[in-house]
Amino acid sequence: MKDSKKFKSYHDLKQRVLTLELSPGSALDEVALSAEYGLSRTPLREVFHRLAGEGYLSLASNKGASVSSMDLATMRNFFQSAPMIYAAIARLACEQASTTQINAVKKTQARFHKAMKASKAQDMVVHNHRLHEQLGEMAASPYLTPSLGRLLIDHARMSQRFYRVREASSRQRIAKASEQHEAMIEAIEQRNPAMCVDLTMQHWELSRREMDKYVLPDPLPFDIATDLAG
Amino acid sequence: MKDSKKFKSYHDLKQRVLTLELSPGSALDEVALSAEYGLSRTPLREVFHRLAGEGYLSLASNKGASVSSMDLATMRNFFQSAPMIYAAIARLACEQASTTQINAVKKTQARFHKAMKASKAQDMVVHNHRLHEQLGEMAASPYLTPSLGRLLIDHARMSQRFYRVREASSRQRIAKASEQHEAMIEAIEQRNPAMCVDLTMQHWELSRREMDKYVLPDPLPFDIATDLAG
DNA sequence: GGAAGACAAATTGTATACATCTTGTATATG
DNA sequence: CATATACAAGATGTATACAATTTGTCTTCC
Repeated sequence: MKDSKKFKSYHDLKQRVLTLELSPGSALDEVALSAEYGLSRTPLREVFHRLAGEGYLSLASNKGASVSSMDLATMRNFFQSAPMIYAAIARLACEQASTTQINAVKKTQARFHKAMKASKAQDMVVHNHRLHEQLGEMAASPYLTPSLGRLLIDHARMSQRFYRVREASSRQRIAKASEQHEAMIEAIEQRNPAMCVDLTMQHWELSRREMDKYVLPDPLPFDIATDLAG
Repeated sequence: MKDSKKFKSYHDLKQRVLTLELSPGSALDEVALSAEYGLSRTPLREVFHRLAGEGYLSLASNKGASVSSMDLATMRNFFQSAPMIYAAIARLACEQASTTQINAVKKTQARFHKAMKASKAQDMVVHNHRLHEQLGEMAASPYLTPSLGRLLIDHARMSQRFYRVREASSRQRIAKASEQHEAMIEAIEQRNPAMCVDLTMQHWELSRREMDKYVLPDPLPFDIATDLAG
């Protein structure tokens, strides 16, 4: 498509949020970013509004855009809501997935596996996120995908807070997750909703066990921290 | 707030979509609407993007904004997803509602009741929608409210397709719904999640029984209909 | 008569200039 | 010295002009 610039900025901002390159709560500079992407503020602001609608950014009147924050209150809701939505999506995906979609998700899983082998943390995050987004697309439910989207954003961001390439336990857990992805895809191909939901819950548990040990609110802004120290 | 114009256009467009004044699938005219609301295309387009993010509108590249459509495929998903989300929201609302929020929802229920007594169909739609939105706010889950929002949009639009002021059965059903609202609010005040979920499911069933008889895809555009007739 | 192509009108997308609002800082004042 | 106020710098919001794309219509040619 000819939107390349607008479209590119949209995707790039998404990735920056997911990979924590833009940290939760931080403000976005319209002028700087529009210069960086080579377009004017007008279309960039439209991208901001779109990303805000999808939960990546927050907009405040006369204060511009900032990256959606992750505080303790929302984390609680995350652990309450995620299993329900993930399970529902898994069931629907099983019932409705087309062969085209199944092939697409296989490609993403291959990319994820490759990133894992290469220990490329950022690529792993992006491809894992995309894979689960694709499962959402299979479910084809305009009523559930918005919530899934919100969950996946924070899931991606949280998972990076404790992943360490050097630790064997982290690497082992990712390898297990990759196997689960493949089993889930197979369950979808076989149209076995019960199995797909079961695998999804196992996948969730694997992730949850690590996360709930580490959940922390956003760190204090740097200037406050130095004030306290000084 | 000083945003009156932008804010007003945002809310007015929402209402027009919910009340079917803007029919599903129809295109929105940027210049006409910006003239009507007394602002330029730039901020109006930002409103479009925001409303698209919340599911009221759809945006297509180089084709502008149109009202979100309601086709048969999405209707199926609606009936699959609604009970799960509504129940989850009810439970969370019960656990987390503040007294301020409870008072606010009581006011909305009073307005709904008044609209019912006056047989003002449009006001009923708007206040019923707002009431359920407020239950969503009580649940305070950024992960579930986006899906709830989608469901409420189509629920509001569908409910108007078969409501008839003159029919006693319709009036009776609404009266019952109003009683259920009050019972739900009481259950929330008493912090009784089990009862609140139960009432919510009854409320859903009351609505569903009528809806699934009537569900139809969007009617053909008028010009096609006349072409066929001529 | 019908299909293909070219042109014109209308609509959408983008850039720039201007207006408004926020915020930090400096100065005055108690 | 602390607080309040005024002003200036920076950032956000809006309007308008212009560019690009789509769409409808008219002509031309088979």
